[in-house]
Amino acid sequence: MLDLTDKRLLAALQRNAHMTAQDLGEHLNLSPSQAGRRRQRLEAEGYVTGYTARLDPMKAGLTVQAFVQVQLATHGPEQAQNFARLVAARPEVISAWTLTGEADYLLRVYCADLRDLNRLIHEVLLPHAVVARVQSQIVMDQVKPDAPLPT
Amino acid sequence: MLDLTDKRLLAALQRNAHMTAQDLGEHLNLSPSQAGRRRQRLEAEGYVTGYTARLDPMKAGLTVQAFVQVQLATHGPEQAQNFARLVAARPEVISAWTLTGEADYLLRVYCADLRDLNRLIHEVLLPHAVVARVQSQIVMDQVKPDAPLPT
DNA sequence: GCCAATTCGCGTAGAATTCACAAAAACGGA
DNA sequence: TCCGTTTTTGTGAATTCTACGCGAATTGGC
Repeated sequence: MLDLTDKRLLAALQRNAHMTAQDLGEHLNLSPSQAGRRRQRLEAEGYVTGYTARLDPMKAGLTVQAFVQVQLATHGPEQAQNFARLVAARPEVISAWTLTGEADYLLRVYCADLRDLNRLIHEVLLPHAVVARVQSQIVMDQVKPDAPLPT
Repeated sequence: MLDLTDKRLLAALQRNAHMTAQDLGEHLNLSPSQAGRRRQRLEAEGYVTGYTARLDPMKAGLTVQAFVQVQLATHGPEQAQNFARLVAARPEVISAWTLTGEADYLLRVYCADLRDLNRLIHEVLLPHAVVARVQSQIVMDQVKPDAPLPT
């Protein structure tokens, strides 16, 4: 289980993974060796699954962010796996979830422009046999940027 | 602008930010010094906005992931700012967007359990003066985990 | 009060990053 | 084609960080 210091350490690492053991120690009132050991432990026990670089989507040329809701025509395990493979293979689909409620799937999508989003919907998703209905909502503003997990 | 090697470097850093300059060099057929220099350049020019640790939500005790759609009662700039402050202050709200379509806001939320999600909706969001309607969809399965941005 | 076990801090060895410098390549003009 | 300039590339040294081991201290149980 995690104590308060672990949680604060995880929060700090989510904000900035390049903090050194000494930085962490100062921030948490710990000696550098302890801070380092705690991080090692949290990594080994699987609390930290990895370290990633965060990119500026605009700088990367991804001007359009959207959410796409998808309903499938038929609901068998084979169709589901089929669709899962499809979204896994499309790099512009950042994440995909199955939700309670009307839509079967929610996709989070980054595209270079609206043309690309349109192409994704009409030339990739809709032609797929199992896809019955697609509804896209374009992001106008990200009010809160991807924040660290509450720990 | 980015060339192909830059894009592959950014993709690699999104998968694993702890790759060393030598690792990057081997992966991209570059000398370690060049790989390091490219990374420095991409950081300095703002393509990389930071490095973050990725956590296992389950391990962190966050068993419930949900999307919450919110409609505001009135649509003035003051109300919008008010609501933006609210979501910014709630740690269980990971991200928030304004979208085209029916709902004014979409919130991505991580909670420890359904009770917490319920509390968030009925004791935080709904009592807020500007909030007119709240509709939550619980994530049953994350078909595609948060993937790197397409570069 | 004593002993065991865990935790803590320090020091060292290995590795990575960063910077500067020199060589090589690319480029442009005469 | 040749030469001077500019940019790029590789190497090396200095600094810094991480990982690991060892001795000391603190904690907990009996």
